[in-house]
Amino acid sequence: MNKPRYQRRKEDRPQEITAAAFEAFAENGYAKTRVEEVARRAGVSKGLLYLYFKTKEELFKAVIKSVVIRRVDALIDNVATTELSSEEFIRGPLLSFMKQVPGSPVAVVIRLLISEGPRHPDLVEFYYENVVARGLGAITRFVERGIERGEFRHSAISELPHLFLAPMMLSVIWRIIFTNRKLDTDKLMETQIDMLLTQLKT
Amino acid sequence: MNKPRYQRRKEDRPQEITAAAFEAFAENGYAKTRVEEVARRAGVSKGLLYLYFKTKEELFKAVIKSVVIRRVDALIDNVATTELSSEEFIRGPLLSFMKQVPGSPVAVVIRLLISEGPRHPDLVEFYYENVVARGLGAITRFVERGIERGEFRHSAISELPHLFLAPMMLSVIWRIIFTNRKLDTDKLMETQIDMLLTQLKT
Amino acid sequence: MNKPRYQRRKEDRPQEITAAAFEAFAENGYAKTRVEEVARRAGVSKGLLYLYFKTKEELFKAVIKSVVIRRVDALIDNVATTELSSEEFIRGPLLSFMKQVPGSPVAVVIRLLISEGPRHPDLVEFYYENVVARGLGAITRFVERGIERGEFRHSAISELPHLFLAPMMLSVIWRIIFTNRKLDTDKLMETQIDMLLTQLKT
Amino acid sequence: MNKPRYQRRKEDRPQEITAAAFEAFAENGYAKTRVEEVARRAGVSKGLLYLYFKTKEELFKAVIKSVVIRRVDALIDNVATTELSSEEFIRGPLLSFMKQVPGSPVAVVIRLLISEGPRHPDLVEFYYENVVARGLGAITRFVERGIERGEFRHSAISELPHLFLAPMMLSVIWRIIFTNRKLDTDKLMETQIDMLLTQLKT
DNA sequence: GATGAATGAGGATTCATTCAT
DNA sequence: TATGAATGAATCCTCATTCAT
Repeated sequence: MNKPRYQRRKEDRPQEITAAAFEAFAENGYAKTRVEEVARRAGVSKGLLYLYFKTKEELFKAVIKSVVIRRVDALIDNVATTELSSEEFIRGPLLSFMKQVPGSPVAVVIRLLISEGPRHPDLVEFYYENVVARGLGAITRFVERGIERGEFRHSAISELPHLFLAPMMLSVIWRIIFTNRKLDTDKLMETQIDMLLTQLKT
Repeated sequence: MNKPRYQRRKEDRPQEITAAAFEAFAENGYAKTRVEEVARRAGVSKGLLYLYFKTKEELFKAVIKSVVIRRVDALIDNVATTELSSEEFIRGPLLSFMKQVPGSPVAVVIRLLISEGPRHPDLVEFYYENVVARGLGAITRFVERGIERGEFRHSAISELPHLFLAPMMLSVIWRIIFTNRKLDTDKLMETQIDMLLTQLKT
Repeated sequence: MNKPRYQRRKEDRPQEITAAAFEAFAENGYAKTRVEEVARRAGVSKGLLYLYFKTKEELFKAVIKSVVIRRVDALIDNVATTELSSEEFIRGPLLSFMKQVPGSPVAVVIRLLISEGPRHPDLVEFYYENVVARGLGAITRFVERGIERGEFRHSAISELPHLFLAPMMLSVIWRIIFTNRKLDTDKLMETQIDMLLTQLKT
Repeated sequence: MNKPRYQRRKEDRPQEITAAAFEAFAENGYAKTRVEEVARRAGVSKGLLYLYFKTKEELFKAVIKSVVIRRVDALIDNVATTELSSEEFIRGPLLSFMKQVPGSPVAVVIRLLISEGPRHPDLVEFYYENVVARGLGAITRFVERGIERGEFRHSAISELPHLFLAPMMLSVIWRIIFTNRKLDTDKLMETQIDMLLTQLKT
């Protein structure tokens, strides 16, 4: 009578588990999350979880990687293929992307990397290569393209793409720590972009 | 010849223990630090540590507060009494202060708050009131003073003191996570300050 | 050849553990019994014990309740259904029951309640409701039935069923404290019963 | 201005400490009482306490002995020298003594002996010799004297002086365990005495 | 493949006892 | 003497990981 719960396919399992683990880690952090809790959220047994992930740490790494991989490619592709002018791209897709970061899984990953990164150099390396380097590279290339096209002039900024991301970073941290203190993170990022573009164009 | 098994130094113990705990937490984070390890570093027994701090959590809070309390007052006092012009102050003492933050205990505190803050609202509140609110307030007042004096014009920036701190924040996080990736954090902050002052003065 | 490292016996474990705990508590009392010792006696690991009982105190309560529940019902049922005269019942089943109490688990429970009861009001309440109140009630009803049937006359005794139990109680305490001092506890109880029946019948 | 606290004399110290320990043990039992708590109640330092009592156990034994020694002699002396008839003595001084036991330090001692006795055979022996044997002996001698004087007849009771004490014992236990359940312990003891005397005189 | 019962090393905390002052 | 800071063995409890079923 009670129809059997939808029979998940084997190949979905790892993703379901990392998704459950992501939620749990997001709520409680790595140390305070019990493997049993992850299994429960994923609707599988502890034993099965260990069939896919040898240790809690391996699960942790898989979580970070899965979030990272899913998120970054879209933006990067965008950069390469867009037909927008540099300013249009920066004010449009880039700004939009940054605005949603503080409320996205990326913010959680940042929190986890800050807590656990020092003990996982390989994970940090992975994150750097796949997210940070590519993100900074994309911004750099965009600025350079703007210069080549005569949209922007040379300036110290073109070698400090980090400045585009700094308010986003502050917003992420703010949201993590001060969950109940208001901060207009959108305004913050918009103002920074305005300022950077003013500098680049003057 | 026969050195005593221990010394009675009631006055100094709490500081010695929080100092040792700070080091240990800085290296390994809260969860991975064993109370015994803290005691060892402080050169005392586990039992003595529990004489001064009822639990590991209370020790943690004491560590955070002791770092915070010792650090902030200097800058804040400076703000109130300086005779420098707004620009001079910002380019001088404020910038200097910010430059040393990523390598200072404050960076460690930030890391710990990101990891453990969500489970310690009172600590977050304490940090907000004593550091963040005062720091942002000081910057705001400085900008306003500059406006009153005719040094600066009105701009969106005067309501977003966070923009002064954003590169510092990014630098802190960068150092925590990417210990072995170079980043010229001084340049980053200088450039941001340049940009902000340009905007404020134009 | 290679015997399994352990057996899965979910059904039996709780009983085995409470039985082992009963033995350990009987020998050493609550405070002096280590959880590890209970686990050892039960042939399980500490961890498993904590799977079934959240804390040592909960285990303690379970032990008390398990002993109590198993023991009392038999006598009480007997009271309700017996066809013996009041005197026959008192001299027969009731006396037999009382005689075996000092050497039974009930004596251990009494010892544990005396030691730990003051810190476990709920346990005391449970014991009162399930053992003491029912036991006293049964005796009272028996005496009243004797009066109704004309076997007994009215007397102060009919409102003090405790007098039937007093020598049993003294015997229990005697055995707990003076393990190596002889006392003819059977004779003690028989004599008391004789005396009470003489009074009731005269 | 604040006059120095009355300067206790050295010779009073041990008694003050055992008195404080008695209170603490009475409230919390042996295991749950901290030595520091005893010292605090006695108004001395832990160090000083250890000057008088080598260990917590030795303190415990001293407490038991001090209570016992102070209490028993009065009654025993009374027995030897009284000019009352046997019945008068039993209904008078003996009954009065028994009535106050459940609310007296002796009840506490009984509780402590039940909890800790099994691990302190010497203490049990001391208690048996000084209290139980003498108490039972006194009752026995009184009954025998009654028989010699023709007040009482021979009966099984004369060899079971415990029957005089059984309701007192039950009352003690009742008060320890069921602190908030009423029981007319006086009536209980009076009725038992009535019953015993009736048997002895008939 | 799945499950979750079972393990046991690890870590926080307590408290009787010692001993420098 | 007198103090109470300091010690460290003892013990409860947790949780990642294993493995019988």
